[in-house]
Amino acid sequence: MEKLVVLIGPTAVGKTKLSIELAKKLNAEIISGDSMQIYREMDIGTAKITKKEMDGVPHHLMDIKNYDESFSVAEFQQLVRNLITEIHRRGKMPMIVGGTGLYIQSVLYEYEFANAPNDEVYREHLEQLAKQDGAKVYQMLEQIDLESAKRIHPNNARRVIRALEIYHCTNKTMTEWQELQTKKLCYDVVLIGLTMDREKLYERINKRVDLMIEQGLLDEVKKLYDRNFFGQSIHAIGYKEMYDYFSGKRSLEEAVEQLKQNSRNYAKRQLTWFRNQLPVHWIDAESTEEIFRYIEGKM
RNA sequence: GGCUCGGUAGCUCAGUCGGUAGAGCAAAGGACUGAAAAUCCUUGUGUCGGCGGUUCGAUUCCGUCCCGAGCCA
Repeated sequence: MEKLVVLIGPTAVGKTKLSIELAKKLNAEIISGDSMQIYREMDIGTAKITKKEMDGVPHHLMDIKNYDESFSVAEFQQLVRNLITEIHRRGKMPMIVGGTGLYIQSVLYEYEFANAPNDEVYREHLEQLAKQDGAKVYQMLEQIDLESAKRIHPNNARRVIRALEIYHCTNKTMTEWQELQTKKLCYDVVLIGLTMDREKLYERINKRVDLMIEQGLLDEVKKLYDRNFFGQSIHAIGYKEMYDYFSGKRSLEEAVEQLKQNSRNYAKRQLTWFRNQLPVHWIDAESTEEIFRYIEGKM
């Protein structure tokens, strides 16, 4: 099994800064494990590392898409698998740094995604239907895949629809696809989770949002807004709130408050995911010496 | 100093014609397999400002004190 270092943690906990020090010690190349930093022109709002901060450490999977392109876990998984092998071939250590739980999990485990990309037409059809009668769409799922229906909450239209879409595109149910998978790790992974006292983390988040505003978040988002763009990428925290400001739905002050709030809620969701989905070795984000010691012991 | 209105969950407030109370937001916990920074679920005990009085029983009525806002001096 190939060796792999993974550094995860909630937003604003300090992953980026630590990752550079770590990468140098391990002679590593960094792969961004983040669903939004893949977009070009979205730098401030996604707290993307700058060229200067990289300090010569190679980074991958940042700025690989235009703001109006879509992206998916399956694509991420494929790209990262290849990158890991490539980096090893160069005699260096691959290191994933990021906060998107599902993305990272799909790489670490043998997730075989159904061979069913989005079917926009079918999806839209179901979305319309769900708006009128959500229960009916859920019943459709119960009929074709009772197992999945049991796992998915009826109110979660998005996931109900995806499960139906998989069947529509492949003639196999989501349950059948998942049965093909093993639950085993694909890599010899060292998985560090950075933690921090919740209150402290929230303070850092609030401060970082203020900093983003100072750095020109408004201009960055305005560029997208002026292009009349409303796709996948602007669902990112930091963008949707500013859209509300530009469209007059909120005052600037309210939008900033909302942005802080959403960031805090997001951090909490991230922690829930990591805690319950991944075999994380948790270390306090400020105990850098402990982190180095732990990783070096594992190499 | 006098009068009026308020003091109920972390915040904004509702309510109990006397039988110890509930919404929104926040917060916490959880789910998650091609949008995941997305989407969705669960959770409400708090000296009802303090102290007395009336009452079988007071957060509710009465008295008094404290705090805040407004008006009058």
